[in-house]
Amino acid sequence: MKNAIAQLVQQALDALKQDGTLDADIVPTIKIERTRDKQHGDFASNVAMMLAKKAGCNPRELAQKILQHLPQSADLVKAEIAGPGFINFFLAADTSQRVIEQILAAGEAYGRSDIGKGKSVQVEFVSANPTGPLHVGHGRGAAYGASVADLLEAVGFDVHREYYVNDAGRQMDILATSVWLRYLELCGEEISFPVNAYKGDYVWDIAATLHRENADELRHSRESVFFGIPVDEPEGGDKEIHIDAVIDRARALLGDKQYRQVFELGLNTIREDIRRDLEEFGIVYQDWYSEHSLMHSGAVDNAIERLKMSGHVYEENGALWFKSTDFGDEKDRVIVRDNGQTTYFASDIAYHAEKLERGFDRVIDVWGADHHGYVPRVRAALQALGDDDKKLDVLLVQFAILYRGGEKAQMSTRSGEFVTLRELRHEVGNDAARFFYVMRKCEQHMDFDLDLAKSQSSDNPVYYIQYAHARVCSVQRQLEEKNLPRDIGRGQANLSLLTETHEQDLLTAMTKFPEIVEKAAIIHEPHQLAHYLRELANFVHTYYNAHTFLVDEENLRDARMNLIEAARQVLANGLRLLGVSAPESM
RNA sequence: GCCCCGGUAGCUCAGCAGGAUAGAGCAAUCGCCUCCUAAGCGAUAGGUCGGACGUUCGAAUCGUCUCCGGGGCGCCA
Repeated sequence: MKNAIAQLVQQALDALKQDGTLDADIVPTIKIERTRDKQHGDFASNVAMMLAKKAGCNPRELAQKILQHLPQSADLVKAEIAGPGFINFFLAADTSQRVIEQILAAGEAYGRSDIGKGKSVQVEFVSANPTGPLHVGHGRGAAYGASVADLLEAVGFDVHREYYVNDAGRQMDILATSVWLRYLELCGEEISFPVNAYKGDYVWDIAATLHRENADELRHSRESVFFGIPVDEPEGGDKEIHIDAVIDRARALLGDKQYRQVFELGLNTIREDIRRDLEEFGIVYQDWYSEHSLMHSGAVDNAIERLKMSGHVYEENGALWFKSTDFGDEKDRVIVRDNGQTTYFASDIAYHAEKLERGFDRVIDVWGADHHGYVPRVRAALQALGDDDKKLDVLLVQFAILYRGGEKAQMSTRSGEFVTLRELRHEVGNDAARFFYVMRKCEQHMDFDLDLAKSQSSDNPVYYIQYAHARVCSVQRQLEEKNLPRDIGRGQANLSLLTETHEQDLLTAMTKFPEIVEKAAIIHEPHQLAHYLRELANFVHTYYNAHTFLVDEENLRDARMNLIEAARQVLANGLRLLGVSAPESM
């Protein structure tokens, strides 16, 4: 409808160019907007104010001339000048009533569009280290990334969801070592567990599996493990040096094969656990991309070689540095350490270069806001490699800070004191969790009040929206129970009976849905959809309270049934995009 | 010190690709179930949009400065 009105305005402007009121070389961008206030009609344009200066007359005069040249249209009942020079457009009642037909015909497809048609986009999100179960902080990136991906798909993009598995770094060695030490304890060894090792219960579980499958085969005495190892923090040592030494010892005692066995048991167990967790949360990935596979395939070395060729690499203090300051980064970054190991950053350069090589038109990374300093160096690397870093969007999600009983709750994977995403899902339900996470724009710090989220109170708007959906379903059940006939065609033929203010409000709200989906997708803001659904649900509840749907008059009843069925469909489609279910009864 | 995010009603937040009188939920007060689920609806009350300057016909929205709060600045990942 926006486009249709814009075309009418365009024709009027062309006419004004013909008669010399406007210079022929003016190419205005015609903006048609939804009005905020019903008194201002349905749509408004500010072209007259934008062009008044160039036309050499005041905005209202120009608006008047535009109106004189505006072609007739069956969609519009009137167009008028208002305020400082706005042109307000009033839709004919049957124009908005027609949306019911569109919705009933399109069903689940209503709201979808093809503005992204033929374009592929990769969305990488969560990508938490597989060193433990996902916690509540990861949940926000998960819900947000999933909704962004689903929205993009809804507007026609070919979407590829990907999880980058950091299965190659030091943290994974710490995990493997933690598992092994717990295993030794299960074998009966008395171990002083390192401060820096992973302490969660899940480590015990993995160790138990290891012990079940291998009995004491991987056992070494406490003395042989800790002999000559620098002391840990509680004894006045350095916890980092201590854990690194224990890792080296584990490797030496177990040998490559056995160490790898422990390592992979830990990795696979946790990665599968995360995969299941997210799947239960309604999130399915097309690919779980392994960092280790990047290194194994030579992609990392290859990327480093290409960087060298580009001339933006130098050696210093035995390490290899990427001169990212050439591209605006605040300092240069190490890509190969003095011990010969490549850094995480080196892997990430290779990974991002590889993403672009795969041919995606757009690449989206959803990261925690604590990684924001990381963005310039990744862009720098892509530029150095001659790749187009403009294809990359990095969306930073601020932390969700947990509150319990009014107090900040601490989270740390290593200390094992955290609330897992799974716990949260089980306590508040997947629907509430998904909705709650995307209710606020991602740059907003989020206070996640666990008590509030756990209490299934009406404070949580997800119930409000779901209830609107369930209410419509309930009316439909009532219709059947009362053996009232339902004739969709008769309803369609009598839409003109829907003249109540509440009905018009609901119709207008439903026509906005495709615009909301499009906007939310393009600017990556699912919260806009969340707010819209709340508003739509409000119109449904208000209408429900103000009017009876199951009236005796058949024509009106069928028209109203069609209207609320359309509203139900829009609610369901919107909730689906946010990963929230649309229950038929509550 | 540098960088990112936030500062809008008592509380939690929308609005910010400039537009008309700044909106919602919660909390408060008052109403509405012999009637399709009251997990609902209606009404009242509540604001110098942190502050200053600038750009503009027009600024909560854009720019600069400043104050306050949160976070980030590793040869960790």
